[in-house]
Amino acid sequence: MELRHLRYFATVAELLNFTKAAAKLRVAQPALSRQIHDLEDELGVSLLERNSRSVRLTDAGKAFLTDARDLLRRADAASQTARAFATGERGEIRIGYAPSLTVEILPQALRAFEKQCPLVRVTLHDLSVQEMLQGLREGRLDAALTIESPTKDMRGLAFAKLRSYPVCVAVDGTHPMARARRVDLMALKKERLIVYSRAGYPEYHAWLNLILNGAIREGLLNGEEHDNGTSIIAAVEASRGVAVLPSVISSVSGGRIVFRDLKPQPEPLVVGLTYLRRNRNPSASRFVKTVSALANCDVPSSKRTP
Amino acid sequence: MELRHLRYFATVAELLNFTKAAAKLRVAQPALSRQIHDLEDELGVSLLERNSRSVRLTDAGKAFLTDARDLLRRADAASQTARAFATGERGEIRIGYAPSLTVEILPQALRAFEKQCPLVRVTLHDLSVQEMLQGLREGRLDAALTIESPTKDMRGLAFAKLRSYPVCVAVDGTHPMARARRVDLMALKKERLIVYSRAGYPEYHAWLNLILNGAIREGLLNGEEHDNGTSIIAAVEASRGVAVLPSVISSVSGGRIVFRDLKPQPEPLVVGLTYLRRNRNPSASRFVKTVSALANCDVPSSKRTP
DNA sequence: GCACAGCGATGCCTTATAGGTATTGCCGAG
DNA sequence: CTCGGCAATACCTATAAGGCATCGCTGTGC
Repeated sequence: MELRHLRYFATVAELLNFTKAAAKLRVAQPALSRQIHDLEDELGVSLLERNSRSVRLTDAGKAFLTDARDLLRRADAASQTARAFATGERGEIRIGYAPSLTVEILPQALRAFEKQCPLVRVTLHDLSVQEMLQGLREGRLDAALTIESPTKDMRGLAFAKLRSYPVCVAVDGTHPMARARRVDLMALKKERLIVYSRAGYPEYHAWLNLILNGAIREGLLNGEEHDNGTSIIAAVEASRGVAVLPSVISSVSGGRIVFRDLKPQPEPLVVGLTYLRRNRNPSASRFVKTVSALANCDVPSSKRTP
Repeated sequence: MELRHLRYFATVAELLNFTKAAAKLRVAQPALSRQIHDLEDELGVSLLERNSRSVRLTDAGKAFLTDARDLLRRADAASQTARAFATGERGEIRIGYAPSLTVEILPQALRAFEKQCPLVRVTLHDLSVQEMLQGLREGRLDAALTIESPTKDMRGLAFAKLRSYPVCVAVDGTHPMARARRVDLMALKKERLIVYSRAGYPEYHAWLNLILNGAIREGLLNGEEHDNGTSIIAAVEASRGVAVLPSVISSVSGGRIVFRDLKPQPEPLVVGLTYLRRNRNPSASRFVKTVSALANCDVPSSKRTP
């Protein structure tokens, strides 16, 4: 039994006339007669009662017609579904992200993509920069929302800039620096610094080092290491020291600590989308396209404390 | 797209090896390769990723595999269902029956058939003998549970005897006849007779006439006509007269009236199954076969009042 | 590093079968 | 009783499924 048999049978059953059904199916009437006959033969069941004047469905034919129509509908749906996967309209993507740095862009990205491709399942993975690049290369990730890291090897990968945030110093409200509008960069060298742990965030240290002219590597700074943003904020709030952070972090600190611009201002920190240049997951391509488009629509970036 | 493509694809997807799948499908490997390629071509979708070392499903392939398996299962089920209709295992039958006369045999017949063919839908039609014969001939009925009527034209029809009931006189408990064990047939001619209406039950009148030697036609009997058994029983109970009825009616009179044998005993009344000799409804043939088998298993026929 | 083994793809031919043409045969309506 | 409409039959053609031989790629093992 082939779908052709079902298509032919359904048409004959609908029109109850072989000649007209043959015309509709664009085949000759004898060809149609034979296919129907073959079908009945294979099933061992008479589906149509025909005397040269009229064609009628048998009880078995009525039951089979229902099933045949259902099958044809489902076959059609199946190929539609397959096509949807090929176009990326349906599918699954795995996105890596850096939690604190993407508080602003991640929800926007997800909302925009959900609107564009509601049938694509998205799974999020909270990873380090290193893990994301590796995950992309090894096919475990389709894209990653993270900072731009010019030091890393980006062969085969592309980066689309989405947001850039000025680098600030975060202090608790009672700290002397909270009174100034801008804080001298070099003044930081005298402060106790709260930093991300060297083991988990090597690129943070490299970046901080760059800003402070090698102050950390030279061991001029003492301070404490934390392995996540929340705990750094808590430490600053507890006046255990000051932290050098991009302004976007103020979104998650909820006003409990104060962000002040630095002078001279270091290069701003860039957050964007990293992805494989040639990715064969069509849903991923749609994600990249949709999210890249968010670079322009710059919503009011962050409620930096005044 | 044909079911063949789905069968081939499902097999390759299962074994993830064209050569082995081809062997399982009893075709040559190149033939299989080409069919899969044709399928992908028609869908415009790559379903399998193959490099001469391994075969893997794409996301579209995974989705399509689910659908394909479902379709194949359903196609199989559809042909099974069609076959079930052809064998009569599934189907629909329309059964005519005479209400009072079949109180005993109808439930038995339905129970036995339900056990045999639980998937066949049975519709019951309360009809007169005349309507049943006509219904059978015109294809509106598949079988009828009714009395044997040798006077009727039975060409093309068959009758299977199931039960026979002695003819009795029904009287209320206070009637003089209730005291005798047996009642003289000719004594009835002096009684007021409660009978079925001549219009609705012509064969009852013919039969009664036969038993009483033309007494009714000769106008020797006065009485009243009713158009259903329940109302005859009520009339007898109210001492409006006596009725000549088969003993099976005592099952529905619930002991409120008394049944007495007649002497000499008339021919018993035969209840059975009438059906078309050549009926193309397989479920009907099963019904006839199952119900005919009930002729032997003679359960205690009726609780005639002692 | 090279030969080998395993496997899918390709090219070409064969065969099966779907499809087409001409015609017959059946049946109901006029 | 003929005619018209329709499905079935017979026979041929064309298409496509299937088979065979072979190629080419790739990971493995010496």
